[in-house]
Amino acid sequence: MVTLYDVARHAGVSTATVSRVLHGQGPVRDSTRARVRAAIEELGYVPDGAAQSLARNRKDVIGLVCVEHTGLKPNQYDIESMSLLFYDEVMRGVEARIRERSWSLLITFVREDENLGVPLPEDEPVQSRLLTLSGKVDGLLIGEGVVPSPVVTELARRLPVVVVAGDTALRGANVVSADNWSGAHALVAHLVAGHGRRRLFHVDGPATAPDAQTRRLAMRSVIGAHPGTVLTGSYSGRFTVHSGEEAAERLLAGGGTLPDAIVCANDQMAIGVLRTLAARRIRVPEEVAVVGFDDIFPASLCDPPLTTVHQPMRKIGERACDRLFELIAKPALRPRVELLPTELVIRSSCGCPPGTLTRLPVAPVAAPAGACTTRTRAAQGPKPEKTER
Amino acid sequence: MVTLYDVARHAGVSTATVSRVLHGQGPVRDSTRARVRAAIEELGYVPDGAAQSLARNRKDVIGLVCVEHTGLKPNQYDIESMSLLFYDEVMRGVEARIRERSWSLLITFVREDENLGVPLPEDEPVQSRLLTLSGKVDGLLIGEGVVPSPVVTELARRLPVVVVAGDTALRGANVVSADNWSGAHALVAHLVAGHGRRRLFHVDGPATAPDAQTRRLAMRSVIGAHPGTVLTGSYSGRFTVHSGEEAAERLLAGGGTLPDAIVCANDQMAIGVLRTLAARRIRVPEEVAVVGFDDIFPASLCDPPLTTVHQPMRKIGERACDRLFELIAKPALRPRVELLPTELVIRSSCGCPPGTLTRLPVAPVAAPAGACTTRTRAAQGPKPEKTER
DNA sequence: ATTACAGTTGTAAACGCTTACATTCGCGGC
DNA sequence: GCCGCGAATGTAAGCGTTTACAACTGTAAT
Repeated sequence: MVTLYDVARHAGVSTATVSRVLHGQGPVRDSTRARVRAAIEELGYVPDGAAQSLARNRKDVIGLVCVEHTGLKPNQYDIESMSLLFYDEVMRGVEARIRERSWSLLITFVREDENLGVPLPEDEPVQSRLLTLSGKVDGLLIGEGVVPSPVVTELARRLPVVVVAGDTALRGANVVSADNWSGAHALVAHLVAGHGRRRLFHVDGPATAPDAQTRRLAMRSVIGAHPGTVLTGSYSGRFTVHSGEEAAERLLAGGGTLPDAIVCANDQMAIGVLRTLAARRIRVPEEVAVVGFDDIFPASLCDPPLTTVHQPMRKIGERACDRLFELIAKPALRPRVELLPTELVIRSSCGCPPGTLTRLPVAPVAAPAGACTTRTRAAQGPKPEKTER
Repeated sequence: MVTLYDVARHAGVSTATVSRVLHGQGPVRDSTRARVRAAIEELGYVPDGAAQSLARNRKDVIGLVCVEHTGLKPNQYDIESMSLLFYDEVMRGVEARIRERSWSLLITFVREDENLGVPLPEDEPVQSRLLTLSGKVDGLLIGEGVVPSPVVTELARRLPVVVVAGDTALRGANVVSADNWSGAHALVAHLVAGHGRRRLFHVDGPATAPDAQTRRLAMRSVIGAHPGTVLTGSYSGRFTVHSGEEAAERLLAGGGTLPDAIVCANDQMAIGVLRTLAARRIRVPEEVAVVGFDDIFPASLCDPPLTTVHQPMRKIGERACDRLFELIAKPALRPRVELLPTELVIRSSCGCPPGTLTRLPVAPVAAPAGACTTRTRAAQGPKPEKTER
């Protein structure tokens, strides 16, 4: 291994000078610089990252903790695994920012139980893995819901941490996420005000999932604001296609008239609903509209193409990274929650004519006082409410 | 920051003892161990990664260099971006292995020109970025085609390097890839021997893309082995959906009878072909069969579902990582090319009945003497051949 | 010649950890 | 009580950088 000393000896200068040439700082005579450059070139010297980190007390590395979904069939893509794209997009946003600074990105996946939102009972190893990780980085980006919040809090005491994507109720944490509230609000308003759909059925996520909760509350807010609009029922699913199918089956089994629209907490479940409806020859959107959330890739491919809400994942990654850099520079900064605007993606499952594709930026909607936005929830931390049936 | 010294002082022992407790090595009296553990706990000590790396002369980090496709519309998934999933799957395979050892994964993306296979004219920054990276890791995994081969060679002189996925002609490099030859062979044999398709049209990739080349040669080999089978023509595309559409338009514009089958060098182009054919009301597979390669997610969704060849990306990641660990342990190991078996995924675009879904492991097929497999190409390095029109 | 000073370069002390080696401890056998 | 010995612990020298500070150089003003 070629070290700084080798270069210094070879160029007939001191290590300090070599270091100065290497970083272009401090005054160095041109002739010396040239000599050092030549020596570096000749010996093929590359500085050792570990030694640099130690000496500078700064690693120029940030860590990203992602979810890894379990229970996916290996070697086989399906709609569920498509949701992984979210994290991959976030990762690309983060990486872009990091590259601009010539830092590096350390990635770790944490497995999540199929029962979305519930981490496996292996907190201990997760915690120790993340602690080890924290010794190798200057700051940490943590995907939503991957890590139990006490662990996040613990980590945040130790080094700058930003929680990425999804919606979170972590007290005093730095969070960058999509504006779920406004997105869901715009989506349901489009159904209600735009298409006159009055009788809504809700395919909800798990009661404990914070983003499902936000979306649910936004839907209720729209319903409340439009007299004559009612929630005919709801089903609490697990964010999977299968859950969506089951939800639709339950709904149909109940008999009675169909609702005007089925609002799903994510696209996977909306796709499940569409499948069941198609199997029963129920026409969408003529007999009932269906909408999702997230704008995963298959949403554009299903029949009819799904109206949904797009989350700016890449941008979330970028902003989270920016925020993390801020925190690394000034660790004393007060925690902040940052919500990025979503896009309403109108296709035709909502009742718009076939072929429609409109992408509407969603302006932030202030949650009415008392409503539970991310921000206020983070501050007040109320219990998740019981899902009605 | 809490250091080892702080812990030692707090526990009333030497740093050596703390280190021993930390790593469970060397004899330590139980009472001492307990005292040290308590001190660690109390102070919330986490070892500094940089210092450890420096002292151990080993970083426990490996680097992964991926392609980043450019020119994709931000905030919007499309079929092209789906191909990204390949790298993401590779990454997960790698990460799984790394985690087993409690190492870490450092990720870097390198942009690739839209003109697939041709890196942007920014070799210099790429090279310097990778050199810097090489100072931070113990070994490097490099995605195929991302990095100009001289740079790979240079890096490999410096530290263990494994080239991942795709097909490569790098001299003396360690490579882990899919067995493109056997996969393409099985696919075309299925068309020819299984369905009696005789007149084939080829939608090829760029002449310079090594995996396209391998697949092309495998196809020719099947044609050669089946008298009466002919290549009616070919088109050299750029691996994009658009290329596929164009290929089909050219084919149709030529007039004359349709071929029996259109063999595409990847799924994206096959999807493009399907679209154009659908627009012209040409029925697949009744009038012409269409097959792809890669088994990207949308392949299962298109109409008719695409018969194609699946590459074991996750496994490739795992094996590449294993190989890298071997090399790190024994840097003198001779370079080796390892080809992983593919799967023939039979759906219905080849002529099999609607609803078919058969996944057939492809046994390695020895390339006939003189044929250009990865291995021999790597050794002989012939020029890419001219694409016929 | 002397001095002052800016421009260069060298010296050596960190940085936080590991580990070879030296030292001490405790204990059984003499 | 002393010796010997293995077990437990301590000492201190690295690991490859950075960087504060000291030391030197050469130039121009005195």
